[in-house]
Amino acid sequence: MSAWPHARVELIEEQQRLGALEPPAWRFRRGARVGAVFVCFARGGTGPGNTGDAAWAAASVGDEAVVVPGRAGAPYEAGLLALREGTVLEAAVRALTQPPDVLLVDGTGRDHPRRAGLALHLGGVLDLPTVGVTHRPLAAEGEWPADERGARSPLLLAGELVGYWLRTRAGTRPLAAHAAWRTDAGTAAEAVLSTCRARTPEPLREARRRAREARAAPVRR
DNA sequence: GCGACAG
DNA sequence: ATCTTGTCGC
Repeated sequence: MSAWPHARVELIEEQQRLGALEPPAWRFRRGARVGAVFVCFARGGTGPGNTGDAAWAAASVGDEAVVVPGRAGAPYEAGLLALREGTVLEAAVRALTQPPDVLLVDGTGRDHPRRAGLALHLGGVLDLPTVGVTHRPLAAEGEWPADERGARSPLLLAGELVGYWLRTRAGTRPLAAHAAWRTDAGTAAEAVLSTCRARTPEPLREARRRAREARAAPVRR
């Protein structure tokens, strides 16, 4: 239904539009249902992949998890992740019986050349608050926080606080928690930390596990 | 021109 | 994201 752009120029225009919007802020509350979505692709070499690569996207919230098959819309390209993953990620979240209150997405949000990374874009399409989670920032910069669970330090992009380096567990690399659709950096950090036992938030771990499990299944169609 | 560059 | 062995630590 929703139109994920298939052309680079169209995505860029959509990102400019989304990045300029100011949707109402959503605040994290204890007890909020935090879900996540994750996509993996067919094995077969390193690099950016290709259009049409087999994909499996999983969405997870609470006790429910769903997996949908799909295809990559494009090769990976920094700043244009939505071309590759948007369609299949949306399908997975829509397959959930009940959507979460806030969705964790593997990608940035405000930390983006046009202030509209995949996490923000997906939230806009789904009309769902989102938070981005990545191993490192895309365009923002910031020093690492202390090596102590919960420690955070600002990720700044042209003076804007777009996220936090967040130490989700002592002794491990911090994660980047990104402000995205209807969320600010503080809310992003709270949502991520509230669901962290291991370094990676539990809903994201579960979605990742389910997606890879589906990819490994003997029967594919 | 060269390197960097979410997943 | 994916390709990959061993290795260090709790």
